[in-house]
Amino acid sequence: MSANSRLTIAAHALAWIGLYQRQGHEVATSEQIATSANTNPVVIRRLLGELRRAGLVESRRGVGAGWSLARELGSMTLLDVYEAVEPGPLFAMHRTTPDQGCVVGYGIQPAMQRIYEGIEQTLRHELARVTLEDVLRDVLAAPR
Amino acid sequence: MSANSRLTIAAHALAWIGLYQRQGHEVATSEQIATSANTNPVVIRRLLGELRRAGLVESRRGVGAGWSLARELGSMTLLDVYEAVEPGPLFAMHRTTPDQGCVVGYGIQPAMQRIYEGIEQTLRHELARVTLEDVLRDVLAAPR
DNA sequence: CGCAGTCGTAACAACGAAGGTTGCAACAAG
DNA sequence: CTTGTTGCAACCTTCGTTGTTACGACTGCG
Repeated sequence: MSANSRLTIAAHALAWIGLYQRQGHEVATSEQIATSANTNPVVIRRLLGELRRAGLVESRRGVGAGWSLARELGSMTLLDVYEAVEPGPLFAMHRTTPDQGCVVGYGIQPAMQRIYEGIEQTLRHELARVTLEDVLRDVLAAPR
Repeated sequence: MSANSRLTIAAHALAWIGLYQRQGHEVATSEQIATSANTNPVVIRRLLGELRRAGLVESRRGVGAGWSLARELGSMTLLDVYEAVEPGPLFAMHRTTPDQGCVVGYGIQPAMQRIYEGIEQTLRHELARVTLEDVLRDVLAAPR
């Protein structure tokens, strides 16, 4: 599976903004977050843009601009972040339609679809159990 | 997430071989399976090769060669197939190490690692609940 | 022994997703 | 007006997956 770090980076950015705000700052810049995540500011802006569309963060422009949380970390779950940054389903069907004249080719897609939906539902349930507040607490609990 | 159809195709192939054997045939060829899945025989051989390494199928060479199940479909779960064909973890960490001088950069990876491990464990548990026998039953239950 | 059918596998192209980079317009505070 | 930042488009690179061709290895059969 093409391992995808979008959820990780998004959680990193949210935790960073949350901590920075608790230290008394109004907004965080994509530059600062990019430095912490060791990546490019544009990558962060792209990702935060998706989180903004999902209502998790807000951005200000102009001088002294930057990003702030739109909600408390405790009210944001990894599921919110996952849905904001991951478009497609976890498992895909065949890229080309299987042979509909074959019994297996005909029945396999509805069968797998049903199974996959159940599994994704469970995954969502698990993601919803973890808030970004939990993530930040875990981050700060790391031994130095 | 780069949607991945490997698990789907592998389940398709196993169900096909299983059904074919129940119809009295000894072995199935990659050509036949590829026709049903509407793909290339080499793709099927590659995938079945991984399933062979995992002990799920066997292959014979020479004239009248082909593939057969190494176990009953009822004793194979989607987890067995998943582990045979999906190498990496579901979610990835940062591609480059985050800033270790930053509190968040330092603590984020262990924190997310722990969370992801729990989620993958749940995913495995769900996959282990479905046998290939279940899949084949669902496939044959499709209305025509 | 030779033929034919099939697997085993390497090599390469095609494709798409994701990340990285550059450039620049839009915006707003001072 | 200047400055710092977002918003966004365009493009490249990298990587994983799939598709395709080619060919050697193997084995049952005549």
